[in-house]
Formats: sequence, C-alpha cells, structure tokens
Amino acid sequence: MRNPSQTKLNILVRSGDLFNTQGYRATSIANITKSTGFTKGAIYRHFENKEELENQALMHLSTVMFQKLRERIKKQATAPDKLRSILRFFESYISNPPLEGGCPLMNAAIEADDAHPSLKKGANKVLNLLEESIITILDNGIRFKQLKPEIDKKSLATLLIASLEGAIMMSKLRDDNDAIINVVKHLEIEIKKTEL
Amino acid sequence: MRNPSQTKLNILVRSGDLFNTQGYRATSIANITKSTGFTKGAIYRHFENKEELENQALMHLSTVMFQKLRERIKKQATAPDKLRSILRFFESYISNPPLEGGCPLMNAAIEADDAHPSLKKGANKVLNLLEESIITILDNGIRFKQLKPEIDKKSLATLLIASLEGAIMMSKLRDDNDAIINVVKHLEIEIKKTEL
DNA sequence: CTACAAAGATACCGATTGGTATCTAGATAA
DNA sequence: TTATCTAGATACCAATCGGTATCTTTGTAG
Repeated sequence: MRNPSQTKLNILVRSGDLFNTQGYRATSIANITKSTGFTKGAIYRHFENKEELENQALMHLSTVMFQKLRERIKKQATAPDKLRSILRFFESYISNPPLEGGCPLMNAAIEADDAHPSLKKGANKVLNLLEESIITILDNGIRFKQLKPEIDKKSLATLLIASLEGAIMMSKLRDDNDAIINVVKHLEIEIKKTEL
Repeated sequence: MRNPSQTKLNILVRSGDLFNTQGYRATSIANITKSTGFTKGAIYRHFENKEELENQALMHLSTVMFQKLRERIKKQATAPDKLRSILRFFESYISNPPLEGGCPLMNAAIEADDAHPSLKKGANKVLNLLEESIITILDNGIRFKQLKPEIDKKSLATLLIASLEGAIMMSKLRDDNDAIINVVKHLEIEIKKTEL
C-alpha cells in the first residue's frame, strides 16, 4: 500500500498545481495536506522545508511544460514548422492550458524578488532552458538551409519568449484569446521572414 | 502637525512600494506600519480592510506610472516619436526604474487569480488605460497623416504591451538589459513600418 | 477656554502560519 | 515470527496574520 516515491511525486504534482494557480506564498502547507490527503509528517519527511518544496515543484512544473512542448516540436520536420508549433503551444495556454494557472516561468519570475533568491534562481533556469530550446531549433534550421544564416538567434528567441509571455499575461487577465492570437499572428510573419 | 490626507497618501505610497516589490499577499499590515511609522489604528481609519488598501495602492501606482509616461509622451510632437518615447519609458524600467519593483500592471496581473477578483479588476483597468493611451496616439497619428491609415490599431497596441511587459519580466529576472533592449529594437522597426 | 469630533496609538482577539517532536503502523530482512 | 527501520499521522509550538475595541491625543469650532 505504501509507496514513498509515489507519495513524493503526488506531493510535487499537487503542490505544483497550487503554487501555479494561487502563488507560492499564498499556498500554505495546510492547503497541500488538504489537496494531497497526506499530513505534514509526510510532507516534511520528503522535503526539508517549504522553500525546498517550492523549488522542486517549480522544476517539476517546468519538466511537464517542456515535455508537452517537445512533443509538439518533435512532430514537425523543419525549423520554421517547429517554431510555429511553439506559437501554437503558447496559444493553447488560454483555451486548453497544458498547465493550470498559466506559464510557471512567468508566475515564478514575477513572484520571485530578491527576497526569494532560490525561486528566482529556479525561474532563471527555466528561462534559460526555454531560450536554449529555441536557439537549438534556429541553429539546426540554419544548418539544414531552412533559415537564413544571418538571423540574430538570441534576439529572435528573446522576442518570441517576451511577446508570448506578455500576451499570455494579457489574455489570462482578460479571460479572452485576443491578445495571444494577435501576437501569434505577428510572430508567424516574423518567422516567415527568417525562412530561406 | 496632524494631516490626515497626507497620512493617507503616505500609507498609499509606502504600501504601494511594498506591494510592488514584495507582492500583495506577501506584504503584511505590520510591514506597512514599520515602513510608514504609523500604527494599525491609522491604517484602518483610512482603509476599510487590506483588500481596499491593495486596490487603492494599485491605482496610485498606476497614476504615478501614467503620469511619468505621459510626461515623456507629451515632449514628443509626432505620433511615431510618441510611440518611441513609450519604448524608452519601458526600457528605463531596468536601469532607472520609474517605480520600484517593476511594472505594477504585470505584478498585479500575475498575482491576481480568480481568488482575488478585485485586484484582477484593478489590473484590468490599468491594462485598458495603457491600451487606450496607445490607441489614442495611433488615432491621432492617422488623423495627422503621420501613420498609415490601414494599421490595425488594437493589434499593434497589444503587440507593444505584450512584448514590452514580457521583456521587462525577462530583464528583471536576469538582472540585465539585454531582453528589453532587444525587444525595443524590434519594436522600433515595427513602428517605422507604420510611418507614412 | 472649553467641548467635541476626528486622528491615531495601544492592546487585544481568534485563526493561521511554517516547523518540530513524538508516536504509530506498515514493510522488510533475519 | 520477530526485530528493525522508515513512512506517515498526530499533537503541539511560537510567531504572525488581518482585524477590532478602546483609549489618548490633537486640531478646531463656539
């Protein structure tokens, strides 16, 4: 009946969901006990303190996000199509969210100020991973003559991430798809410009 | 010595600063008493409860932001230059922040989920004001033959806001200007395309 | 100078916070 | 079967939370 590793995973999944929807600070240990059915004893056996749990939960959220994102990317054969699949992924955050509560990168980034250095560090890690994923696609696109070799990879990756994250914030705030659809439309044009 | 309206303003300014840097939930009434030098008695005389204080503080933050933004906009004569002054304003958020803690719109938008409807409402109001400001500039630009009449005003406003907000998130997270500078550079080109 | 009302200080409230010490029960190896 | 270890439950802790009731002080109208 007992399964410690499954218990730990369960706590990570449930707490991640709460952190991403309500916020890290706003989610108490008691909230997590209610959501998981486990007690404080179980939680503090698997995690040193709340900060540790927050960090690991963020990392779990990001692995889920990247897993779902890579699923879509892999289905596409060429770099431009892979880039477009990223747009579609972010577009789905509103109508059919891969994760409840919006993008974990954005949520952690905004909540993590200088008073929460470890959460900030975690958010930075997620941002770097996302950026590297895009740059890898761009690199391969250039290598396989699908994208113009003169494109500024880092700059394009930044533009994609910034405008998509900002658009998700706007669409979530307004409870409609307008912002994310508009921004995706613009980015589609931007991607087309990089095609060879 | 006593000056109730000044007291209220002081509480609004200080609490706004704390809310914008630490977060709304993470800032306690006790934090505000320490920062202002006033006691709970003073705070609860001027504000019904914490939620009321949060709302009014957000509104005060937004008026400060818009005041500083409009100062820059007014200095420019033409619509394209007014738009560029908005870019420069957001660029300054990192190196010379008009408000401590980043953009109050973004901060409130991310912290306000469906469990905090009044903060969400406030954030929505700020977003609408920002959008309207940009659209007004675009309208006048078209009227005075400075901008192409066929531009999609709402779409352009959305693109500007989304990418600037997202870039600020990235730059604040990384403690460098790269993201915001890159995005501003791209938006400069985008603005140039709309010029007549 | 005196009343009086309003501004703000003080003291308290129950509920909740993150965290810990201890206890119980279930899995496992001998 | 029994001893042992560990996963998880229970009970507790001081500190802090938002909020309120009450008291004192201050400015002001008469």
